[in-house]
Amino acid sequence: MDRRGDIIRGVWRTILTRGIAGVSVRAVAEAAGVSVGLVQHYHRSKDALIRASAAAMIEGSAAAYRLAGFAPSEAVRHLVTHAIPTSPAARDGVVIWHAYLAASVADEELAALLRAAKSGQERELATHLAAVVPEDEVTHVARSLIALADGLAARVITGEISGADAVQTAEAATDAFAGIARGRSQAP
Amino acid sequence: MDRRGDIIRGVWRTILTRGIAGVSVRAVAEAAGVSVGLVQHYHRSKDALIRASAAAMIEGSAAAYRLAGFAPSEAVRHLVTHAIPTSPAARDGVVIWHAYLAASVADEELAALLRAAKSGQERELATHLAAVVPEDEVTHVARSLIALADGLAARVITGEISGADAVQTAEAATDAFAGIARGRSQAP
DNA sequence: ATGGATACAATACAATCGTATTGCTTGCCG
DNA sequence: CGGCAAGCAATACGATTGTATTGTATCCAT
Repeated sequence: MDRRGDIIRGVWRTILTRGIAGVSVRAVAEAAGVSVGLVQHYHRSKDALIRASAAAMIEGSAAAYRLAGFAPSEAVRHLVTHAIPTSPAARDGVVIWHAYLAASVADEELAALLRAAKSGQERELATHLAAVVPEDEVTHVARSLIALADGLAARVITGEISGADAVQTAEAATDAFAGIARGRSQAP
Repeated sequence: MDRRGDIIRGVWRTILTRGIAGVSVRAVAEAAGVSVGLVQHYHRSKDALIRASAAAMIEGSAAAYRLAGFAPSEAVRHLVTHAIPTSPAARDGVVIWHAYLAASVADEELAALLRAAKSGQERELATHLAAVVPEDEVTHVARSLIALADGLAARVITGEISGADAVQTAEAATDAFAGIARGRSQAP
């Protein structure tokens, strides 16, 4: 009986069905199958509840990444394409992330959480990129690739392009940047 | 006395100060300096109000772009970097855009609006890119550049990186893609 | 066993929500 | 001049909101 987790998952489900504006303590309680009182027991306010759910999501995907134990080359690929949803289930994560982003304009504490998560992701990518890109370009390339993936992900969730298309674009870009870095040695 | 416009701007101001979840008919009316009744007079429901404000924003930036009348080379630069806020005022536009994106999960009609706007932007960039990129890569490069800019913009609004840094990254990427397309003729 | 913490539910409350209704003013068309 | 449409404000409605309060179980340490 992981009520704490149920509540967090309730927040996510509510975001997905009613949008961030539709998240209320009652809606979350119902989605989680618990009472309003219990939600309050674990989270002192609605804002705190949302922040906790964001923190849980960030921690969850960091843990999944560590668990996977990627080889260096796979790590780069994973870090770039991971943000892009190729299945309905993965789509959810991106939708939820954008909900937090929108909510962060009215919650500086939440904004700080998201900031830290993204720059952590960028640093992680940069360390793996160091093997294949000159040192003075690493930060720059890492930032570009993460941004590209995020931008593509945003268009996938609106249904504008497919996840597969987005991944293909992202992988081509990854090769392109790596190619440039290796002195354009990959011309056909 | 442009009350219609006042109301739309009221929506935007409310999004910026209270987030998309804080947008209520009353809050918008107050921000616009009009009565609740007048907001209802022009917009049959809150959802319709939000959609109208999104449509106004999309139309507004399209009109501004047409008015500017860029030369082809400037157009590419503008279309890529425009989404990236370099001033507090420009930041607002990106924040508002993300608010709409978050709201679109619970409003399919709004989602369609955003979809159409983004793919229009991509098509416009593609036509200007045709002069400098091989035909079979145009769509792909346009998509990558727009996605890159959007991803960078998202990180600017969280305060993680500066607008200037983001623009620099975006311009470097633009050159890189153009460079690749020209057969890597730009090596140092 | 007993006492205090923790887990959980129920309910009460004022505030705010979206929307419907009504009415007053203004301007234009006949 | 009269009438009708549009612009605009006020208010009333029940529903929903966030949160405080209060209660009862359940537990583990003393």
